[in-house]
Amino acid sequence: MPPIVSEEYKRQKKKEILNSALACFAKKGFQAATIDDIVAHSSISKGAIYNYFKSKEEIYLELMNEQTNETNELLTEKINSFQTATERLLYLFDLYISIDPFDPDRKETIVVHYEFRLHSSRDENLRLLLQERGNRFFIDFVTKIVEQGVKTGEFKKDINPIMVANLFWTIIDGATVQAVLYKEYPYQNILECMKGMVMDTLLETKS
Amino acid sequence: MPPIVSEEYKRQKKKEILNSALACFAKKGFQAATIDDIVAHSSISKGAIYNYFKSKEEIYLELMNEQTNETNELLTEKINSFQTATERLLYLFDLYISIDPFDPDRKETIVVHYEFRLHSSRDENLRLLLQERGNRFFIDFVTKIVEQGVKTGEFKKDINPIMVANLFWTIIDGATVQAVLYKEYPYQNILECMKGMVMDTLLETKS
Amino acid sequence: MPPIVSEEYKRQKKKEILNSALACFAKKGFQAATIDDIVAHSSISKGAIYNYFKSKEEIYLELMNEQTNETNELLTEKINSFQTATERLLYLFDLYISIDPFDPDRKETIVVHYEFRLHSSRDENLRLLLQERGNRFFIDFVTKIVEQGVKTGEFKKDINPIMVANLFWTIIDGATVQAVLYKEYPYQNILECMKGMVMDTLLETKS
Amino acid sequence: MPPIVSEEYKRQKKKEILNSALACFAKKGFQAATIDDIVAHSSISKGAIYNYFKSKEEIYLELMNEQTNETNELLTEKINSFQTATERLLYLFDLYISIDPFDPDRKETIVVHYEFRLHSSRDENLRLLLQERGNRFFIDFVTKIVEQGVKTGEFKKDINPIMVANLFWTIIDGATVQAVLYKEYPYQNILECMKGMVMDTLLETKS
DNA sequence: TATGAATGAGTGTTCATTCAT
DNA sequence: CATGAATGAACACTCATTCAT
Repeated sequence: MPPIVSEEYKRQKKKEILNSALACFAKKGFQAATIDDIVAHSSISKGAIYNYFKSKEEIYLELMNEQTNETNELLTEKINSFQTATERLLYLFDLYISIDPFDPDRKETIVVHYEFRLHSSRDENLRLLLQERGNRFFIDFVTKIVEQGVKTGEFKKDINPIMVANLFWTIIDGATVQAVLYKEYPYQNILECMKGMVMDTLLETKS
Repeated sequence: MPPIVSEEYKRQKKKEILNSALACFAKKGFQAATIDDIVAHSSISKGAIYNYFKSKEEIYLELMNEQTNETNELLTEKINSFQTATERLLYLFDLYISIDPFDPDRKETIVVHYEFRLHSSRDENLRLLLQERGNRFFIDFVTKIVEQGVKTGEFKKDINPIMVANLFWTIIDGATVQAVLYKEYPYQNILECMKGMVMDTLLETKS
Repeated sequence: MPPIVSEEYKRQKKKEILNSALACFAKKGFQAATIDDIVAHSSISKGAIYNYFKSKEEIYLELMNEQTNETNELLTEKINSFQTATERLLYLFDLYISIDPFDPDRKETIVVHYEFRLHSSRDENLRLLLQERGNRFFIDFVTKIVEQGVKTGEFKKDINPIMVANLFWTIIDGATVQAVLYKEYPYQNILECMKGMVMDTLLETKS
Repeated sequence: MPPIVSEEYKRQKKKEILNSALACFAKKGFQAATIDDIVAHSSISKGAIYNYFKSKEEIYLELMNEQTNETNELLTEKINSFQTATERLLYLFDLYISIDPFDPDRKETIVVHYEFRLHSSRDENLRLLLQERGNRFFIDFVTKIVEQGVKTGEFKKDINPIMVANLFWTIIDGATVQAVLYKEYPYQNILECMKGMVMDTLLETKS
């Protein structure tokens, strides 16, 4: 029996389910959100949801995977429109500075995201998967930019690109977590300040 | 007839329950860990647990509260043995540098801790409580040290103490989260590096 | 696609649950009867029961509500086939005389019914609900008949209809309770006797 | 080892427990009231309570037994100060008329009492016990008075004493139950009215 | 006897998952 | 494929009863 509905239809349906699931997980957390919540939010029947995903866990996983992909794409998409390592790094900083982590919806999404990452620390398979497609990717991504900067002479010779990459993500994660937990956190200011410090460290200072 | 068991006995029992609960929450997360898990781990009967705590939630809260208190004490305890702001700030950095976030038990505890903080973002009352006893305390703590440094002339005059405090905790949180999620994260190195950058920024540079 | 099962099916299922619940409550009392008892008696799964009722309490309430409705209907149904107040009042007496409170099933139902009414005395909301749909209805019902009898001259002019109505239900409740608790209670005789006394009091005696 | 405390002490302690138990059962009902409620109300320890009663059920039974005894005594106590059957019957009516079933404490006690009687209908042994010491006693008590009245010629010759006795308790139970469940119930009026009707029926009417 | 901490079977309720229609 | 009723294994929590002190 050949497929009755188009692949496009299925992809669309899956997307709808994932969107509703994200909204529900964001509002209540993965464990507390129920399949019925997703049914109510999406107006897709319980049976239908189980036609597309084999468990609640799978929805969660696919959702997080999707989010990672989107972030990956977001990062890579525009980076090539910048030529120098300096521009590229500044672009990355500004990208995160431009995010408003205090926006309620954004905030909830961030919380789910970090909950997921913490959750993954309890499941070795999951952790390795995330490491591969998450942490490693992000570290590599910045590492390459810094390596480029060192090679082109934009950045100091004795810079350790990997260390800078880790520094970058430490700052981003730290600032994001703080912002989500602490209303008065000066997110933009801190990132600007960090940006300054990091760039100062990287750039050859003229004497 | 005086109490059947001493206050000390009760405190001990409570502590046992909290320890087991922490182990269980660490292993599975708050939601997934069951009271029966705690029973199995502690060899204390279910009824007994409910004699000491009125709900699973209360165990969680008390556990986190205890952890916050301990951290508060840890920070304040030795700080007065240092006189200058510089020494004090270095002590704080070194305190966190000396922690091994890769130690399995420590790691699990850290995960529970961050999960709790994320969880609190969905409960306004809890969030306010944590803000008061957590975030605010930590920010104030570092702010005061920096203010002292500015006043004594150790640090530059144009330093914004609140911003530095936020910077400090951004770095600590960022590094801790990374370490917990990413095995190859160079925790110590990053903190040393950050320590250098922050101190450089604060200290009057000799010309 | 229309509903998976018909409304009729659902109504039937609800009825089954209520029937089993009544049997269980009758046998053990509301508090002592467990949801598992109802599951065992009805062969309907626990989950299914909770699809139709949101709590054990709700089953109880709906059961009692249903019983009240049925009694209300029973009373009102045939009353209009009688014209005079005398006939109507006699019909009411005879209706209750014709009930056999010693029949085991009937007896159990009566016990649950009175337990529910007593139970309601501890819950103000429930008490008011019952007052409205129960006591008040029954009192009014008889009051109107007696008022009619007074107006048409069937009954003495100085009769207080409300008092007679209360008298009527006092007798019915008293006899029902006695019958349920005391095997040798001469239910029919007592009601016949009461009927005589009440009618004598109401009717104009010829001199 | 001879008893360390006097019998009197024990009796007193038991009484205290029973009093607290009655208060608790009255407020919440037998099933809902917990041993801890009784502990809190009586300030007697849980262990001590179990020294005097072997179960919650036993407390209930003894309480109800005690109540029955007290009622029995109340009825028999003053009855002999009246000579004629008429006076005695009037005394009984007036005794119940003088009770205020709307008084909150009294009301709660009445509710427990009827709950107990209904509860007993599910336990054959209990039912028989109550029948013997309760229903039968009360019926006999009134029957004898009426028999006396018939013998002395105070009452009509064709009166059936047993029927009158049942009539009497039907009225008392009916009025009490109504009063407890229905705030606007004209308890005193109804009993006065019933008293009149019953006495009219019993007494030789002068032509 | 008095105490109250400990016990654990039992309770109402939830919810991920299945499957007949 | 879609539906949502059915399932039942869990789960948090209660409470009568026991027993070491």
